[in-house]
Amino acid sequence: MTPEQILRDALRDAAVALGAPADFQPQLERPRDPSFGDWASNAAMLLARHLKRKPLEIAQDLVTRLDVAKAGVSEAYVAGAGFINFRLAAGAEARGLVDILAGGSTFGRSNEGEQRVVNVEFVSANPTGPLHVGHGRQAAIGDAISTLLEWTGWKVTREFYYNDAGVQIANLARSVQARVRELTTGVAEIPEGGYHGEYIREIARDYVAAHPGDAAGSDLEAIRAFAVSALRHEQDKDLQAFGVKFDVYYLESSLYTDGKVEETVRMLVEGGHAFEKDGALWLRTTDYGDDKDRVMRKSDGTYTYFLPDVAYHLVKWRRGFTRAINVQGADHHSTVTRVRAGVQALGMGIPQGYPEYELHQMVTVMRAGEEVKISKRAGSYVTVRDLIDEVGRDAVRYFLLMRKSDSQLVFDVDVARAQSEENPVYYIQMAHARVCGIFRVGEIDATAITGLNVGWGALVEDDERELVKALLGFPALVTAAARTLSPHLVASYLLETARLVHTWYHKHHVLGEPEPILSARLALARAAQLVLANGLSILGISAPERM
RNA sequence: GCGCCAGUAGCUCAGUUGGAUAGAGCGGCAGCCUUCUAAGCUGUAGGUCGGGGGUUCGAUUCCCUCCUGGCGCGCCA
Repeated sequence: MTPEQILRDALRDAAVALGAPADFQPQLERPRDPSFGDWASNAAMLLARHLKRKPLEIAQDLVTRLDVAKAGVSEAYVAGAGFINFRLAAGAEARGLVDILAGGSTFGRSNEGEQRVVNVEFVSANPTGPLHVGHGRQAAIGDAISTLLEWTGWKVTREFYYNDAGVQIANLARSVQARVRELTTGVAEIPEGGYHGEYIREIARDYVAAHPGDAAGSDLEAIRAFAVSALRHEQDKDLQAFGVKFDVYYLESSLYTDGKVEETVRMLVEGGHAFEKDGALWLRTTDYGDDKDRVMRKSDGTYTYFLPDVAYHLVKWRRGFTRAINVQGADHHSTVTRVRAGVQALGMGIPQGYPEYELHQMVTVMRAGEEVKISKRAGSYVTVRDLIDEVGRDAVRYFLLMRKSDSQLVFDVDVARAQSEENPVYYIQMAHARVCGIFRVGEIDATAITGLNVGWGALVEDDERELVKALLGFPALVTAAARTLSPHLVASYLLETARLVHTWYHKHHVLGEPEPILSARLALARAAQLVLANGLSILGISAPERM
């Protein structure tokens, strides 16, 4: 048992003896300020109301009844409004480092998901242009969430949904067609709602080169297929440069060719949730909390985007994904209610919160002190590729992950580039590299360190005890981040842990120290190396051994 | 007008079921390299946690209200 578990049990027993409910669960936390001890509990405050006594008195009674010698407690005392603080003897917690050393690259993993399956859909950009920085945020978040779920025992399928059907694709095809004709006529008539980017011109040139018989651009279907293929290829290259891999690419068009859309309509109509009005077919989404009903088949016979979305999630469910997470931009938040409504209306007993949505706020790109307007149609935006080329994959990943999804993100390209030597990701990587340097210079095989014969009591410095606590907290951090789908917690944790590593490294030497300090510090260095590398890998960031 | 998200140091942002003296990076100031990487460390300055109410032993955290910003409110996606 860890000291934490022993303390919790002892607190519960003492509290029950004082009259607390038998199911009382005392909470232990790491005090922000190390001067408040290694562990602290607010149990007395929580019991104050139930016992109708002052927190301070209860705390005092609890302390006198506690049997915590087993946990290595050197001191237990009451402080503040009724906190009980525990200070542990040197080495009492450091003993736990053997778990890190034994766990190695798997330390921090758990099996909370019990190998259940989950589908994580992200990026899902229309193949109408290169991936911009907003897609980059989705890629970074989606990939990190997927990894977090894998670390906590879920079987994850990373999925990319291609909206390769519908109005936007038609606009794309006609835009390319216009550029093809421009090559011979010199006049470009970009259609209403069309795309103006320079890449459209390039696709047009490539199309003509590949289809010399259609210099007039009369075969719109061929142009469409060519353009979609070209852009998918470009997006694949962007994702490859970013280091993101998908297990499944699902094509919206297949929902039509496989009859899934028709089947979905049939199910909704038969379920009695659809009605005709103004020549269109509507779904009564107000039955499921929407503020107005939604059209699913327009009066011209085509479908609105949301019907294939419902069909898609029907397919996801049937594929066995009892859990599905969609990572999308906040500009899609109106779809949440209606897609869920559609899924509910299918009457298949799919849970109400299906699918889950992880919406992230918008990314603003600053360049030269001015906001870069992101507009694919106007052809002005910053692509994922641009950012990777300018500041590197690791820095882009970290910057896009360091903020919680709910925060708007300002990505200042100039700052990211100019400060690339002093930004957080390098700080974290440097901490890892410095620790690696110890083993390299000392010519020590770090992988052979087990900690089994280490005298942990040698780790007496405050700096190393703080580091030990942080490292041991990694598994709980991973679990919390996975539960709340919050990769930014990992980013914050790594920054704080790197700070502790740098401080410790700077103040206390390892090589050349006498035993038992040498062995204990080598074990601590190895543990730090493993935790930093594991945390970085969750975010998809490399952990270089030297910089 | 309605809905969702946010407002914390000069800037960009963390803050884990409500906890003790609210933190980090960058920027500012003052220091530290014959010792495992100075891409580092130490110290210091900088805050009415948007304003105002409420809930309680205790509120940056929960509730109400107002202000400001972003996003959405389509037979677009």
